[in-house]
Amino acid sequence: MSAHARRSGAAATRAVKPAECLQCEIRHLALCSAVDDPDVQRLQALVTHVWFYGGQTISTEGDPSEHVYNVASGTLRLYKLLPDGRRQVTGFLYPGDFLGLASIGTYAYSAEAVGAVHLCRFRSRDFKNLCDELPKMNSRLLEIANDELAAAQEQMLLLGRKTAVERIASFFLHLADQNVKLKRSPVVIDLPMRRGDIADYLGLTIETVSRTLRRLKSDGVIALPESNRVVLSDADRLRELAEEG
Amino acid sequence: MSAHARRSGAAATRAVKPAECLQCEIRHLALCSAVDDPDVQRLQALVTHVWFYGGQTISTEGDPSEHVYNVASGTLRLYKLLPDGRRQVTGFLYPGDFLGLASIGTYAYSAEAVGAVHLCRFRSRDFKNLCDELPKMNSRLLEIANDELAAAQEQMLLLGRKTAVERIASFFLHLADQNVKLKRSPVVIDLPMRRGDIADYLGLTIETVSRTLRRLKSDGVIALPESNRVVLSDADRLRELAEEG
DNA sequence: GCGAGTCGTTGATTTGGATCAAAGGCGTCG
DNA sequence: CGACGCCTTTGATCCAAATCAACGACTCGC
Repeated sequence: MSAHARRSGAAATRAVKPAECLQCEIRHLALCSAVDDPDVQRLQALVTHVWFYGGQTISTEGDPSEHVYNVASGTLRLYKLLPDGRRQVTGFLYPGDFLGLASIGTYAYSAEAVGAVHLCRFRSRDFKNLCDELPKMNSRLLEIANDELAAAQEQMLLLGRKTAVERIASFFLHLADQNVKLKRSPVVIDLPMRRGDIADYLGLTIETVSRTLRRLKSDGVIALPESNRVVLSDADRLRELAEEG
Repeated sequence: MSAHARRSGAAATRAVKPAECLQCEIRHLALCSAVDDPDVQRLQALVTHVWFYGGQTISTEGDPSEHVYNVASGTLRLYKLLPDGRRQVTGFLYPGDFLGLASIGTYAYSAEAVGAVHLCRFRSRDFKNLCDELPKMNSRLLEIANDELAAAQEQMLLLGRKTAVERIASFFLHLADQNVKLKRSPVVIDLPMRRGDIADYLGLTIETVSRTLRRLKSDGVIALPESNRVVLSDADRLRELAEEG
């Protein structure tokens, strides 16, 4: 693809023949795990596969919500803005995650692709109708909402009461858990997002993130073989630093 | 009741003959608005009315969740603790609000009565069974979860990126909205919670809350006729200070 | 190869809110 | 009543993280 296309927000999607949902590798992680094979095929009938490049906007806070998505691959950042431009990243979505819980009305936050992402897209109305027919879908959605709520409360604790070191340590432990879920290494962690994303997620500045990483590195708690790869050399120490139960 | 009983955590509840659910004044605000009169009576068959005094614990983070509740009157604070005692109040519950969304497994946070409260209690299992029978209940729960999620994201923005004045201003506007919902004055606001609760909700200290109130007062934006009553003298200015869209 | 742009790091300085300290209200109870 | 305890306010000081300011590493297009 051209550099122009990469920057453009216009041609945001292109559809190609999807892999069958039944063979989907992350089905067990996603919403789709809620229903049996016949019903997955009903889902598949409604899906459009779309791809975005890094930096492209998937949805904007306040816009009417026309679609819901499953993340098939890549990472999304969700964020809210203040009128003067201050940004709070409210979360990152990884493969298997669902975007569009508050699917009635308007999006509560904006969503952007961190790097290249592949999404399974559904029209909100179709999706809603299907949910009404398949009660298991609704309970699964409730389950997802509850998980997100618990995560949000944990994040409030972090933002309201934790120090910079504790925030960074908690963040890495959270990423490690995420990696386990995706059957990746719990020790070597790729950071798809930029420093600014991490800062805006943890309620810090880029400089504080950078300095805190340096301290953790010089203390031998982590290693930074590349600027977007962390190795958790001493996970126990990291857990202590995160001040978690 | 004796002062002893007021302090004790032991005799936390007592049951008395409840008002009929069909006549409940806050039914339109609560979960119960989801179902028709016949089904409300099925709910009523499962309910136990319980009362708590200020400071009493309703549920504790990490404990198995045996009950879910509707707030009939009074205010609850929900909070999480760090091992060293730092506290983050993740939210307050007002009449009509539901406690126990993550009703499967363990409570994600602790809940305490701010003042005297009256709760409608259900056994989690009974409640779950009823939800499975009444699809409208499940969609209503999902709706509630979505609302809470949106509120949590708003709170993350506040905790991660707003200044002390902005936090206090946002908090008062939020209380004003709550008051409108409960058909109370949008201008004269009672604060059932202590300064410490407000501080732990907004990620500040008691002293900063107090000083910020003084500044808002001397700027003529609010009045404080009593220490737990605020009058929003200049709501427009308050909205500006809150930095909201 | 080279200038421009982006990102991350590092250093110097500032500052908003925390911490430390003390003194007023106000209700309770002996 | 008056002493005690609890909460809130206010003042003085401190500090963690923000801000301001360079600089180095990398990429991209020309």
